[in-house]
Amino acid sequence: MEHTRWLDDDEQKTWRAFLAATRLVFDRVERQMSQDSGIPQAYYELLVRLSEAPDRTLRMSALADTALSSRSRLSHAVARLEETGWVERSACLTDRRGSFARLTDEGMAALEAAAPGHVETVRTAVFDPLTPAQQAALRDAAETIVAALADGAHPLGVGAPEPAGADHP
Amino acid sequence: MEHTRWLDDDEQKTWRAFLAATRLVFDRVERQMSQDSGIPQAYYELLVRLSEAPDRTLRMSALADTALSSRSRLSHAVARLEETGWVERSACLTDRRGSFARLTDEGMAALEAAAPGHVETVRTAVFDPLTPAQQAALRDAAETIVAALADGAHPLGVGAPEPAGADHP
DNA sequence: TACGATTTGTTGAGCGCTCATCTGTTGAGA
DNA sequence: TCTCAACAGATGAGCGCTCAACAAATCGTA
Repeated sequence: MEHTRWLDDDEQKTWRAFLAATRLVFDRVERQMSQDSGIPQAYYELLVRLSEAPDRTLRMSALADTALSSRSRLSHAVARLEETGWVERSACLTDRRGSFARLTDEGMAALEAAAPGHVETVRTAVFDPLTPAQQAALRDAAETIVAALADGAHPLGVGAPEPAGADHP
Repeated sequence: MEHTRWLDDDEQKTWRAFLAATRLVFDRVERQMSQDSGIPQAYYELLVRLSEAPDRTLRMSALADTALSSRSRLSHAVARLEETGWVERSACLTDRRGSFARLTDEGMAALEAAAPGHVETVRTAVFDPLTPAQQAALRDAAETIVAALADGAHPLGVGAPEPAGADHP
């Protein structure tokens, strides 16, 4: 790295506003979730993804990918969710390394019970304050960032293997 | 709550894009920070706030407020930062409940060492992908959300005390 | 002055996440 | 076929955060 491309004043303010907004939103969502339904936000998202999958079942790796979760995180999370009876694991017959995660009826019920409060919180925290134009702009910016970062260039869970001797050729 | 104001399809996509973008950005920032400088992102922010304060010193409560941190979180964090020698605590003479946190020279040095890599990561993750117009729109949306949520209606750390018998009068 | 309420900050248990490491499986090339 | 890299997933230690509870000081009010 030659010299630092510091943030100018506008960029600084943008970054700090982004930091503050995300912290406020997620703190609030997290608090509401664990208070009202005992489901941490991160687990809720897993339940949602499973509920949308055919047969409410997904390979662990597929679930990790769609939820943008590291494999380790997912493994711990599903272990916990299995203890509570909301998710079941089963072996994959065609690939004996793999396993499936399936949302149980109890899990589906918990999800349905938690959904209204969660949606209401998200709505009051994010959508009620923003005009439709601001919502569209936020989505646009978010999707642009996702497109730039989600290309697998920096996979989750493990850093990209370093090409030997690639620096300072 | 009468009936749930579910998210429509556009809102759903906005929320999920927001979730994905923030997760990707913060995962990346967090990873870069702890790998390259050993400072977790949350602690880095505390160091920044202290570095900007007069005499690099702030009351704990003031630091908690500017960093949008709960008192408990801050207390744990400063205890940790004190162990590493980056922050010092001292008693407040005029209010013997309070205490000051001060960024030490070592802390300032660690901050300055970590800053370039952090800024570069933020820039590549957020600013490089976005056009100036998108950056402005993101800032606008974020500031609107902050204005709506930061009014202290839901203080951090402890839920607002419930007005007795206020529901279903 | 006296006393309850509020504010400030700390502490410990519990939990989720990361990182490093491990086992077992699959698949591509010699 | 044999080998070895890549893949799928699990596991345990370490750490930061939340929550609840606590101690101490200050404020407000009678």
